[in-house]
Amino acid sequence: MSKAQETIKSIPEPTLRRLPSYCQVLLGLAEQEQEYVSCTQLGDALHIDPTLIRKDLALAGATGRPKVGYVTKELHQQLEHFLGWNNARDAVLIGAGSLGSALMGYKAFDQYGVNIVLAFDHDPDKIGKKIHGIPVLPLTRMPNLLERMKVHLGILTVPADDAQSISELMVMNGILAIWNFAPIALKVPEGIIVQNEDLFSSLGILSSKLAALLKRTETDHEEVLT
Amino acid sequence: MSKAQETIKSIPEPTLRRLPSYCQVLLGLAEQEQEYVSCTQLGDALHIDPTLIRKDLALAGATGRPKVGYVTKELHQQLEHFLGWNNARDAVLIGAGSLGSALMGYKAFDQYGVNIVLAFDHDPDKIGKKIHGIPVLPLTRMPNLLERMKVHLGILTVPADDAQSISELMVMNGILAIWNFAPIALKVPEGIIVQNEDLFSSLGILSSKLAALLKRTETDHEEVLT
DNA sequence: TAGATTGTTAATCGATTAACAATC
DNA sequence: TAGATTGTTAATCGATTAACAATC
Repeated sequence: MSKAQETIKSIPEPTLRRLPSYCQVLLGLAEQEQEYVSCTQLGDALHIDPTLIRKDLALAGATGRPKVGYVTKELHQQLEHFLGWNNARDAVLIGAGSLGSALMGYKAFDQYGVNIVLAFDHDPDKIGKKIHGIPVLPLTRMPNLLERMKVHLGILTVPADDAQSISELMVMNGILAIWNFAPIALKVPEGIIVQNEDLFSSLGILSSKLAALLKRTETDHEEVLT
Repeated sequence: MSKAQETIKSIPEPTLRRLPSYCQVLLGLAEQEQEYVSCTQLGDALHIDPTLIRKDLALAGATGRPKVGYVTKELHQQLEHFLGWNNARDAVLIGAGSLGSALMGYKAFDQYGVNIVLAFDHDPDKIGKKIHGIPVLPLTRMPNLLERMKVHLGILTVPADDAQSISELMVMNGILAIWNFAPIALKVPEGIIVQNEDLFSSLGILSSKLAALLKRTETDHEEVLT
């Protein structure tokens, strides 16, 4: 193992997941020209324990001053830099269906460090057209283009059945990180990063909480009746 | 506090988050007419520790037989029932932009216990039209309709700036659970369920992992040179 | 100075993993 | 029977929260 690999501190995933929301709030405060910000203030805005925020910020390498707090603009820039969002990374999107198109239309994306340069699909109706300004090309042209463009980030928005085989194609052509919107667990070679964005996992929480809530109110009504 | 409230076991969120993926795999296996399934098999498919799956299933009330495993179909139905996905719940969607439209087009949705019956927007170009078969109405008609239709689940896909005020409108009209796609922390009255679906939080993990990976390879190259 | 806030160490909490008996 | 698998209890691990000294 190289020295570099040894020394990389692995930041906990929950922390990485929270950093973007700090960025968001900080940007707003910076625009309002608020010079300093405290963890208490961030915590109020996001409903997160201030101590936790302080730890997160420390992990991202930011430092503040006792009593004063953090310099808003500076902190925002530090976090952006830490996430690598200061200069957007090129990405390709595979699967220009409704979800894929929606993502291509997300204008704020480049603000979050992602710049979708190309889309691929095998639907002849879509190939050759542009969606939200992004050209849609046939999957067959992927090998040639990815190599030439040195793109390492791929957004996968194809149906579940196609996801595995297409992910293999992506990896073969130099993609190192896959943002996977298909609701299946991809099998990828070691070292390849997969981030699953499974909408339905959220629905698991939401449905069962709502069911419990409704059941509770029902039972309460029954009790009133007896 | 009512007896019902006391006795409700609170299932850990990570478990609730995993149940949908079990459902998905089980449905596939059931279609392949596989009669029995073991936690080992589920774990292989999803890259999850079998013991953890066994615990999750137990929490959802499912039981299996030693050496044999679980009855595939039965287990699938139990989980579906536990999540309340056996008969789809009516929902409304607010914000028929690109993301909202994409969600309306998701055909598999009713399979996950959600049935979008109406959409609201204030864009005159969209009002009165149907998107993927779902009528889009003006926001002003929300109060009247929600009450009459007894809908308790709302999907919020409006821009961040509108999200707070619209969520208040939703709550005022009987919405009990909000699936929030706007990247802000909503302030809601106690008892209202909010499930945030913040795409950018995933990007936090992905970006920093990819950045670390690329940095590592760079450094390795440098070392080769020295 | 007094008080708010950072930075850090210790305590708690909860989820995952390991161990193992029960069982088909 | 032997071996695989469930069900459950104990051990581990890691994240969050609490406590508190340092500091502007």
